Amino acid sequence: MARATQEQSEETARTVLITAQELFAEYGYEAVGLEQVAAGAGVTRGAVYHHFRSKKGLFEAVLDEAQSQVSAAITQAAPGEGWDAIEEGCKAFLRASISPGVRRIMLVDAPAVLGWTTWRRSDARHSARLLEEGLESVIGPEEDRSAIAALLSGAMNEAAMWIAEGGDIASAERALSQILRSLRSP
Amino acid sequence: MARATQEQSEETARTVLITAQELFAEYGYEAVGLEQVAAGAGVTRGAVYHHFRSKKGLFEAVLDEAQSQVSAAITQAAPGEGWDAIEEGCKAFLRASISPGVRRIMLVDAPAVLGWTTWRRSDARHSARLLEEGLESVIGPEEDRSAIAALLSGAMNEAAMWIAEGGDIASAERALSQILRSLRSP
DNA sequence: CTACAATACATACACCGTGTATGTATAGGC
DNA sequence: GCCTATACATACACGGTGTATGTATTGTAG
Repeated sequence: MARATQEQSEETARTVLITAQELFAEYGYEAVGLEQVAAGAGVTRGAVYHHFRSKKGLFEAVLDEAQSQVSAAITQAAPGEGWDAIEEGCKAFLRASISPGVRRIMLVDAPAVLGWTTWRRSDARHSARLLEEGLESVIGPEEDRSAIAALLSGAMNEAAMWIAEGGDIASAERALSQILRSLRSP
Repeated sequence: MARATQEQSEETARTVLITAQELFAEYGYEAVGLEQVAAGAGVTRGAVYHHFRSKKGLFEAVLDEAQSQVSAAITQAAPGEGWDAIEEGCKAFLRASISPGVRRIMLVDAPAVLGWTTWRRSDARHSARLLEEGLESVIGPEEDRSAIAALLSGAMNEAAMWIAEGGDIASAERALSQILRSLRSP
């Protein structure tokens, strides 16, 4: 296998990935051509297709990157367990999801580009997993746990977009606290 | 103006619209070409472009149709006011949104195709408006009302997809009731 | 150290889908 | 009964994805 070149290669792939994340985040998936991505990364489309199977493949990698950034922010802000950790985690999710590099990719384009099921599976490996695990540690294996997690997850996603489009973050956090209260004391 | 032909023309436009709704709903916006739509409607792409400005324009019309179906179902199922009406309205939203002719168009593709802001504006003329008005009639002009409506709306959308992909509708409705309880008695 | 094979890209090309320009027939007002 | 506008069909231009091919360089085996 290659050695010195391998690092070079990985760096190229990384550059393409970051460039794509920026462009997808700003203009949306369909409005961005791979020519733009390649040019922005200082390569040609050939390199892009070499590292990523297709435009969708590139997007999947970008999504994974964005979701990793978000879930990292969550675990850092709310490492513990219990209801307070969940609430803090949700708030961290909001703050992280507002980031322009994440928002549109993760919350708007991903479901449409990859399909809702694939998107959800991908989410289940990141922030949605944290939410479900947090809930399980608090309310146990209640039968409606998955449904509750789904509703909460949807509420969080919409809240993030709502904030990003001009909504007040403090107001959203208060609304979130209020909703969580009903789950804390059934 | 034309008379007999005008009706003919409107029927053609309607046929194209319905065909597009079926195809978009089943295969998704980007996977459907206007050639398919035209063929399914028994016309050529020329007719499609005559009645609708562009593929996006056609999609906007389809979305409006789908949202009208949903909001009609809501107002029929929950015509009154008060918390019970809101809860019934939400449940009606779930049942209506699960419909295969609505689901993907309204909940998955619309934000990506039209952009989140446009999508939200469109939603604000249909089910989201009903939700906001219902909330206003119950909790008054509380400052967090918009945030609460956003969270609830997101929760409902996600719940609909969750159900459509195999989740239990009764479970989702219980989770919804639980969340609404926190808002009923602050 | 040399020949070979695989990797990392660039270049060139085919295909499909959107959008637009143009053509044509019919309908309804004057 | 002419004339214009409407309702569509046909034809074409363009952009973007994907794929096939070319090429240089690197790591490796003999």
